[in-house]
Amino acid sequence: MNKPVTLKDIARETEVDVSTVSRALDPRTRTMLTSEVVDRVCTAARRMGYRKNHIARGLRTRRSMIVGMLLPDITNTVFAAIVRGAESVFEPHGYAPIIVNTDDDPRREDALFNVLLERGVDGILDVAARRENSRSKAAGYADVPIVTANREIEKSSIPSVVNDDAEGIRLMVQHLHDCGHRRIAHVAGPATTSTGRKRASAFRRATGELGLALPGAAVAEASRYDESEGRRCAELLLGGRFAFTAIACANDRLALGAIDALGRRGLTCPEDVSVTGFNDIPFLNLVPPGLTTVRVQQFGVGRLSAELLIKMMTDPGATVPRTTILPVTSIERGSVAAPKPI
Amino acid sequence: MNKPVTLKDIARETEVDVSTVSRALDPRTRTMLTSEVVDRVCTAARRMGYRKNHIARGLRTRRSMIVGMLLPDITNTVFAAIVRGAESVFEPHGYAPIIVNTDDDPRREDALFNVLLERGVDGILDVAARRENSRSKAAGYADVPIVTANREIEKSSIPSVVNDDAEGIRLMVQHLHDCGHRRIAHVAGPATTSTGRKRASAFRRATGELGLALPGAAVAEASRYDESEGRRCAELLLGGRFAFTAIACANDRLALGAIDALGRRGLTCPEDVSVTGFNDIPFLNLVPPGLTTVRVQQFGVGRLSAELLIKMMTDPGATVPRTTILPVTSIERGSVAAPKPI
DNA sequence: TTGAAAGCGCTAACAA
DNA sequence: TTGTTAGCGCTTTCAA
Repeated sequence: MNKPVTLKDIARETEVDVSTVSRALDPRTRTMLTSEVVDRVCTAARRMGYRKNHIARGLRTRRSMIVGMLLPDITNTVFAAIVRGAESVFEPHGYAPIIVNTDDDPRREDALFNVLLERGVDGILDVAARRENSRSKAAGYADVPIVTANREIEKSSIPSVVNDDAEGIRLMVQHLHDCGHRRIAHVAGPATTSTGRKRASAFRRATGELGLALPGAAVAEASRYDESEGRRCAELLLGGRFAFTAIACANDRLALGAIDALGRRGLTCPEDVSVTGFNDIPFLNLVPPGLTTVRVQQFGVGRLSAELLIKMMTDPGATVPRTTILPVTSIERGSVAAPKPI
Repeated sequence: MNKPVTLKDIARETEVDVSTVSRALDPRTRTMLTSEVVDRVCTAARRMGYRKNHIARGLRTRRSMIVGMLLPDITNTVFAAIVRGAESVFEPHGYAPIIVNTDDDPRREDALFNVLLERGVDGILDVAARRENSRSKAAGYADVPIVTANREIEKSSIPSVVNDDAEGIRLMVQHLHDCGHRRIAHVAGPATTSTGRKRASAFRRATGELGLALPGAAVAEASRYDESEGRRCAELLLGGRFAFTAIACANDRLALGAIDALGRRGLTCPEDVSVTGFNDIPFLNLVPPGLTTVRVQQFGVGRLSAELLIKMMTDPGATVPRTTILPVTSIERGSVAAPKPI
């Protein structure tokens, strides 16, 4: 391990003061120096293999140029896309992201949030927000700017960038209605997340506006956004008192699970039951019968939330929108058909 | 923004020296203090909401406790799984990962590698290695420990943790042979990656050992591991002089693309042509006809490579294995059948 | 067992 | 335009 070259080394070599070296190397302060000196210093720096030390700079400037990203699970492509979107703006601004996975476990979330603060992150992009804010996050908001992406925290002033959950569900319900469905069930997402609750209430509103019946047995709530929960909820609905011809699911993975459960009962989608999803995850188009779903702009959510966060980090007084809602579109594939004639 | 509590604040409060506070707060040096003092300091620290400052500590100890992870693309679940595996060992050891995406672009890789070094990372987990090492990485290896995961760098002493690429391909070729195939084509991965080259040469060896014909027209090389390249290569093979009954692909996405290209030609898999993949990515089981593939331990690759890196970071003199190869298994689904009788 | 003092590499206010 | 000086918050000798 060669020990790194420091400003002091360059100063000794070029026979100027370290502060002059520091100025020469910073494009913003470089202008106040003779171009001759700037030249000499930069040349020496390059020749000696100088690399700026972010740690030392951070201690002095009180800015680490590191942002924390709280994710439920990077393995989930929905969140990975948000990461790329955020990265596309962080990187050119010189910010590097530290990514941590909460697995939607409040305890992990709390612990990891503190880890990020100890790391001295300049801001936090929270993609793992739960509706109820964690105590430390509420407290930490005084210490560091936070923006939530994809989901939002209720009863807090933390800005969020989300997809139009309500409109997405409305599109699906409307589409099912257009195809002739009148008895539509809902597999809801976890009520601990804003997406789960928003989509469930949008479902109630949309069906209500269309004058459809909506008994309690028409909704089953998943505790996680995954296939096994989709399966469990679909079975619950199938065993219940509500005779439905379609299921609008709160996301694609729940829908995939639901279709599987249908199959195990000898029912096929869309012939016996129509199913819709949410998100339009990759490869979905290849899985029969082709899930009709809502396409969201995950990359855009990442990009916009990162831009917002940067604004908050660089200008503490800036006013930023409390909520930014991105438009969604409907993707029609093969999982929706007219209901079976009785 | 409340300004953070420092050791100095606690020292003033508890009327001891900052060095004593530092000792009291560190479990390793705590023992040399009176338990009364330790108590007093810890209580005060908790009460005042003290949070250790990693940046300041890092400057002093010359360890950032940050590791860099170079990935081709976090959006790809194969790599996301490696991240989770690595995280599962980094986190308990107190390391936080900075993740950057190279998109397999050598220029980005080089630039991002330097970004990581400037950040003062204690080590680098390189999941985006190309066969030919980049100049700066070769140089940087003197400054910081590096381990490659999933892929390896040729002609370098950088340790790697990889899957058994050769055995995986052998399993697929053997399986195709067992089903009666004698004319097998190969869609190879990019020769810039060790996986692409390893799998291609394993294909040549395996077919050779079985005494199968292998003209040049039996192999098409993809420039990226994605569906469109799989499609392009399959079309190339279909238009070539080699009449094959099966295609062994270097990974699942190439295979998916190949199956699609087959379909566009009016050929079906497996009736007309059998196809195999590599990796066993999520949701693959849901895509008809069910890709027969090689299951690899991506989480394990992440875990083991992280363990290796930690060993190198904490004990510079430690001898670590140059190459660690993880076993693979064969997953048989519906994409392989007996060849059509002529 | 504790304190005093130095310094990690850098930036920035102040002086010249 | 450049140098001087003083830290940022922490760890770690060395001394007591």
